[in-house]
Amino acid sequence: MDSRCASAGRSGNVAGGARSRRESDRYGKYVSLSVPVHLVNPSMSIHVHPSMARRPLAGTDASRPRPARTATRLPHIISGGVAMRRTRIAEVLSTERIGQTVNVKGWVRFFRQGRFLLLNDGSTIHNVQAVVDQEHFDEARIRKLTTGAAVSVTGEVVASAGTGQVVEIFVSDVTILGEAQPSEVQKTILQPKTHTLETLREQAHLRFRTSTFGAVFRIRHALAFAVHQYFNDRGYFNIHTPIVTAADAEGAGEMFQVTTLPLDRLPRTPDGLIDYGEDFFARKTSLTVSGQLEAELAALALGQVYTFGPTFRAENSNTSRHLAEFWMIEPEVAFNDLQDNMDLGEDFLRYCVRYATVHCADDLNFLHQREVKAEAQLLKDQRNEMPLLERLAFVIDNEFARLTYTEAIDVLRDSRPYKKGRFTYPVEWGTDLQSEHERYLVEKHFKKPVILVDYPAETKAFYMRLNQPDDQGRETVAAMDILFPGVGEIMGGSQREERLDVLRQRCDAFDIPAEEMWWYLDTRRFGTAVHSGFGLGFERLVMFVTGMGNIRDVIPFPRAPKSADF
RNA sequence: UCCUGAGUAGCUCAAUGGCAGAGCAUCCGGCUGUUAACCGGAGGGUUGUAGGUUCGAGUCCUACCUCAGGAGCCA
Repeated sequence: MDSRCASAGRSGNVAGGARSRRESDRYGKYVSLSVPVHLVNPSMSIHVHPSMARRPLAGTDASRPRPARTATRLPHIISGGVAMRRTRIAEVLSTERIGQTVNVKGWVRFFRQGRFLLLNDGSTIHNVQAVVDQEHFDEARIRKLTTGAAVSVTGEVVASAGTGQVVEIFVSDVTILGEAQPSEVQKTILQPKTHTLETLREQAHLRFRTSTFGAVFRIRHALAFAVHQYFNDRGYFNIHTPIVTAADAEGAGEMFQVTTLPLDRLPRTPDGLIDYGEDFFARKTSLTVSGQLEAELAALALGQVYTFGPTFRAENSNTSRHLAEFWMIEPEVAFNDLQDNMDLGEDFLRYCVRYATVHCADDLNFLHQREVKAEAQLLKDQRNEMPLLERLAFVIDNEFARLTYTEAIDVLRDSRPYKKGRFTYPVEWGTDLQSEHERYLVEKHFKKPVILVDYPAETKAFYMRLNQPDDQGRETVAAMDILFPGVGEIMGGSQREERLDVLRQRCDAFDIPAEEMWWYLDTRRFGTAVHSGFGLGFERLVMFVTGMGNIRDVIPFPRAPKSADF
C-alpha cells in the first residue's frame, strides 16, 4: 500500500496533497474512461481535460489515465460523468462536499415524483437523494429510472432544499447502467415495501439489496474482521484446518460423506462391503465437523492458534439456530487451563460486540429501530426485555455469570418454575440441561450471559479433561459452555485431556478406535502439555449482534435440510 | 425426526359451507420539493398439490409438499 501511494505521488498528475493522492490511488482501479456516449444526454456538452489521456503510471492497474478528483479543483470538467471517478455514497454523505461535483453509481430504491431519485450503493445503509430536473433530460431516459435499475449519476452536492436529508446531489447527468423492468421487479422483493423475512429468504439472491440484509452483511463482515484482528493483535496464528477429513471420531455430529465412487455401481470387497480403497482418497472421507483436533496439534507447537472456517453437520436439524453449513472459530492455546479458557472466551466475545458497536453504528441503529417497530406489535411477554443496542451495551459492560453444572442444578431446583412444576423436563444431576433450563438461567435468573463448567463426564466428548471426582464420587470434565440470551449455546469448549493413559481410557469408553487416532495421541506422547480451546458458532455471534431471530438470515446462502437453493 | 400452526393477486392480509375482496405494488392519466408522496382510473386468481364428503368447498375430511414456531441434536 505504501509503495503504491508513493508511485501515485511520483506521477504528480493529481492536484492536491497527500490525502487526495492516497484516495486517488485507492479508487483509481474503479475509474473508467469509456462511458457509453449514446447514453449521455446529447444536450450536455462533454469536455475532456487533456490530463485524461496522458501519462500512464509504471506497471499496475494504475497505468490507466487518471481523472481529476473534483470539479472544484479542475472546474473546466463540468459534466457528463466522463472519466469521473466514482465516489461511494458513504463518502458523499459523511464528508463535507457541498459545492463539489461527484459521480455515484448505485441502484434505484425509489424514484419519487419523477424527480427524487433515491440511490443506494451498498456502502452504507443510507440512500443518497439525487434530484433530477426533468426538463434537462429526455423522457425515454427518465422512464428507465425505475426501482432496481443500476444508474450512474453525476452532479453537484448541494445542501438539501427538503427536510429529510442534509445534502443531495443536483443531477447534471444520469446514465442507466442496467435497466430493471417494473413489471418484473414487481414480482420480486425489490419492490419497495416491507417484506417478511420468510419472503426475503425465498429470494436470498436479491435480499442483499434490502436495507436489513445490507446492514446484516456489513455487520457480518465487521465481525469476521474483528475475529482476525483480536487474535492477530494477541499473537495468535490462523491455521487452515482441512475441510475434507478422514477422522470419523470427532463426535460432533453426523457427517457429509465425500466420495468420487460411482453411486450407481459401488465397488465391493469380497465380503460385499463398499470398497473404499477404490475411492479418491483410498479411504472413507467426509466434510469436517470441527477443526479442533488439528488445531490442537498446531497449538502444541505454535503456542496459540485459531481456525476460522466452514463446518458441515448433516444433522436433520430444523431450527432457527442450526445450519448444515456454518462458520466456526476455534482457538486452541497451549498451557491454558479451563480458567484461562473462560477468560479468553469472555474477553473475545466482549471484544467482538464492542467492535461492532464502534464500527457499525448506523447499521445497528437501523436494526435497533427495526426491532423496536416489530416488537411494538408483539404481546408484552413475547418482547425482549432490552432493545438491541441495550443488549449489546449490557454484554460489553457486565461480566458473565460463572458457575458449575452442579451449582446450576441447585439453582434450577431452587427456582419457582421448578417448584411449580413448570419445567417439561426433570432437573437431575447427570442429564444434559434442556433448552428451557438454559433459558431460565440466562434470561430469568442471571439475566446475562452465563458460563457453565464441569459437566458430567458421560454427557461430553472424549477429549475433555477428566476432573477429580467430587465428594460424592461423581465424575465431571473440564468443559465450558457459554450461553447467550436468545441464541442459546454460543460457545462450547474445554480443557483438553493431556494425559495419555486417561485419554486412551476415554477413547475406549467412547468406542473410538485408538489406532485411527494415532496422530492425535502422539501429541500426548511427545511433550504433552495442558491446553484448552473452544468453538464459537460465528452465525450465532452475528445473530446476537444483529438481533436477527433466525440463523438463516445472518448467512448469505443458508444450507439446511431440504434447502440448498441459490 | 417429533409436536403445533400456516399456505387465497407480485407483497401483506380479509372472506358463517352459498357471487373470491381490500391496502400496497404494477399499468394509464393528473399533480410536482417529495420523504412508505398524493388524487382518479385499469389490469391482475387453477385459493400449495392430489383425492374425498356435499346440490354447492378457499372454508369440512385424508394424504403429500413447503414454510414458520417449539423440541431433540449442537455451535
